[in-house]
Amino acid sequence: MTTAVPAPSSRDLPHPTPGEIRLEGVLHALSDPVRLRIVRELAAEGVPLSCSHFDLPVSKSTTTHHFRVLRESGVIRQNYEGTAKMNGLRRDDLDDLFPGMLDSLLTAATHQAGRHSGA
Amino acid sequence: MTTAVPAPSSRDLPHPTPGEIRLEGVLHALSDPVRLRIVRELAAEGVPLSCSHFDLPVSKSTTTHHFRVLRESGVIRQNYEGTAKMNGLRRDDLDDLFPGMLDSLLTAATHQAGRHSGA
DNA sequence: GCCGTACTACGATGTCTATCGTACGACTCC
DNA sequence: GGAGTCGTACGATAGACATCGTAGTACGGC
Repeated sequence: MTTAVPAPSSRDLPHPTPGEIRLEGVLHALSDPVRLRIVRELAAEGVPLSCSHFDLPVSKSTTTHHFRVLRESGVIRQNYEGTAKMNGLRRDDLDDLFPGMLDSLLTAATHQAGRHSGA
Repeated sequence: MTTAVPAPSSRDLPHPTPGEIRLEGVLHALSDPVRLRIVRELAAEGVPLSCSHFDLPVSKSTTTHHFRVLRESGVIRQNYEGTAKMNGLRRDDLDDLFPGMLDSLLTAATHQAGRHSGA
């Protein structure tokens, strides 16, 4: 009756349901360069990545903070896997809520990155 | 007796060039509910609107602030026309910089508004 | 059991920002 | 010119946020 859930790890993290995801929150989450970079990398890899995979120009505490903002805004899904915390883009949820938006944003980010580095 | 020609008012406003528009700035500008609402209304009307056209739940000073944020981030273009200050979406610039993004965002906003009011 | 790794929680801090009210400048109309 | 309308500038304020360091917790390997 109750949970036959294969809980590989007892630590659970709160995520917003699709209905709770707010566009403003998503945009705010993505308006920070560090977080935008995380999302771009996540999208580029296509698979969940551990926090430590990223080489960010901020401290560990700040990294935790940014990942939390992304999770609480509904952009990423986090779950523990041993000592590592895996981060995956909530692509399906976002695509369902805001069709095409994520791709447009990622394209825009890539486009802008090209403008600035490629000259 | 006013000049038939659109006399260029002496008051000029600084706008970022397309090259200066940053995606993060645009997203940040759009992450505020009041500003998102302004942009949606602007997009819906399709033509420049005066500041006073909007009935926003904030004071006049705050309204000015929000319009300035939108202008400085490159989302809207402002120019005086007599005592009125007209605000127009920089659709062409944004579409050129970030193809499809603005429409995706507007669609997303509409979609979300539907979710919340319609249910 | 112990230690190292991965990440978090907490507290502090400086900056940014959304908000307001009031005083002022620009323009139009009479 | 005077009055009214539209919007700005300035100063103040409270809350949010990005950042850090340190101490602590959970897990895996030895």
